[in-house]
Amino acid sequence: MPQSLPDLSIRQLEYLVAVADSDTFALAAEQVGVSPSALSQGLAELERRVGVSLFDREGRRRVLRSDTEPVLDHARQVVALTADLAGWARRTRSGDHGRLRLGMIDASAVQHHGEALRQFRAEHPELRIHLRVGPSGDLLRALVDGSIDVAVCVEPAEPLRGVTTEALMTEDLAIYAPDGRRRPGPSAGWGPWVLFPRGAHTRTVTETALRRRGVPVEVVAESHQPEVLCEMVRLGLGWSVLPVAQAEWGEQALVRCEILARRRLVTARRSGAAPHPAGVLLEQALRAGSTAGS
Amino acid sequence: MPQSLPDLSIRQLEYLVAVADSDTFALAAEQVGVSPSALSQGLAELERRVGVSLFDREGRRRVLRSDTEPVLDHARQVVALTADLAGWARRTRSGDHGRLRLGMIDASAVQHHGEALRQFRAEHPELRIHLRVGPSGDLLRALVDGSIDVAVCVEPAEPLRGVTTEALMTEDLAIYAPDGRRRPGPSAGWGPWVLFPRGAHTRTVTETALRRRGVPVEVVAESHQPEVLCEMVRLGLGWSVLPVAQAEWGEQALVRCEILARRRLVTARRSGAAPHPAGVLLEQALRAGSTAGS
DNA sequence: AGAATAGTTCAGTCTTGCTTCATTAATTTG
DNA sequence: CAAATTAATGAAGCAAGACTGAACTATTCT
Repeated sequence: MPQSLPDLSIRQLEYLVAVADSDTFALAAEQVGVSPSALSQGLAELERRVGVSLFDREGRRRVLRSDTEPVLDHARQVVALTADLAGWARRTRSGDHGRLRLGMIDASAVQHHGEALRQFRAEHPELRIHLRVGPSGDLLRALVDGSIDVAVCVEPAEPLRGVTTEALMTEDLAIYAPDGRRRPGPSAGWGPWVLFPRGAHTRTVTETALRRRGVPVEVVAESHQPEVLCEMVRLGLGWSVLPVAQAEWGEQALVRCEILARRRLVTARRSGAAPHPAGVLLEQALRAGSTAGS
Repeated sequence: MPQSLPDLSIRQLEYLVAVADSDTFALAAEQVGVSPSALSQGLAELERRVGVSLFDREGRRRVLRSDTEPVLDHARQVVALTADLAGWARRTRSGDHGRLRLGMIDASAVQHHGEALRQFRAEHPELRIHLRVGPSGDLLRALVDGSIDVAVCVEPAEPLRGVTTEALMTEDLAIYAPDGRRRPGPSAGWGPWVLFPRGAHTRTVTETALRRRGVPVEVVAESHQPEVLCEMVRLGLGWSVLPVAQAEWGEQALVRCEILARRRLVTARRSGAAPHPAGVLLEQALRAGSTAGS
């Protein structure tokens, strides 16, 4: 095996192909967009590197020798491969292509970014999007273990190692009382509560806010599903704290008592990972299409 | 079509392959024989040119992203193709390969270079050699019209357009008398003559030399074949002037009277043509193996 | 012969790639 | 936990390479 390969450049191979396809060097030079001088020198360099002479003189012109087909074939092949690669890169860069594994919390997937997501899919039909909807904690775990590429979730209380986040939007969490009252009354009378499960990011935000107000937090039911929590409130099981976009969504919207707190939604990526091109585009789309926020 | 392709170099693609096949950049750098810094910068440049990020961070090391197979495949493919090309070039350069159409005058093919030619064939078994033996004039015509690549012939009286020659050897032409005498006697008594045909290069040399000595040149027989001329001398038909190597070759060698002149044998190529690699080697072999000369 | 054409060579400039040395950051060790 | 080690990157300097415009050579056209 020849230990070191000749360091041919795509440029030189393009020159060769151009010369093979053109009548004169000058035309070939124009075709590749350089001066005839550059073409001549480039081909001389190519010849030197391959180590085999490629041209015969014919009067004042130079013509490819008949026995250099192997070189010309090689040049055409490599140029074609490179064109393919360039196409792949362009598609990849534009996010039109490949696979994007996306994680979203339900509020994002449905209330806030459903429309933006639908539109993004329509604009990138060749992009295979795998959407996984779940609680923020699950999504972040999936992110760090590499099973999704980008996530939209509630901002973690403290920065998570291996994950970088970027603020996306802020949304209000409101108190909803079982009797549909508009004024919550003295906070001593609130509760009991129907909340997101222990460990859920929004549960943490909620509990912190309630405690700060001196409200005892007695929890009588838990669910990750806001619809379930809503229904429990309607059934009179207890009070709840929910994102307004979810609690007041659809036919059977709840009536809010009072804004209790806010939660921040962020986009999250693995720290080390190069940004997924389609992921970057999607984040932009989400920012542009966020329906609420502040 | 992407109008301008990224100007990737083989070097950069080798870097990528090396990195894919090594655990660390440092090992990969060693493998391709550059400093880690050069490798790092080269890969960064490659990334920039392709326009797609290729690596993820993993602690303090960088690893190829899973979705860059297309790039890696491209790199492997192009590197492999280039290795093939390098192999082809090496074979071509070494003359081990391809076709060489060779023209020789009979004295060269048989007396002077027969052995060298046999040996050259043995050393380059893959090289297809087409040998054409004929008078110098025929060979030179064949050379200019492209039907042979290189010729060994008598030096033309004046340089021939489109042909470049290089001296190979000089050989003596001697006078041979029909009665086998060693001393030619007064030149007025020489002849009549049995010579190469009009127009043959050696005929020209011979006639010029005889005329300079004031010898009348009466020709009674002609042939391109030296054996035929020898036989005519033996039969007493006339005197001849022949290359000593041919006249005194084999069983029935003639006895020379006197050296009359010399002729120069040359190797000849088309002026425009790039030197045929195998042809160059053969010329070297002939020079090394010339049995006579001065 | 003179003009036009194809290609090369040359000189100058700018870019690229490599090496060495220094630096950052993650990991291991005492 | 600080110090040492290791992986990779960054900066400065230098040599090689690539491009342009102009001068030049050789060939062809008129």
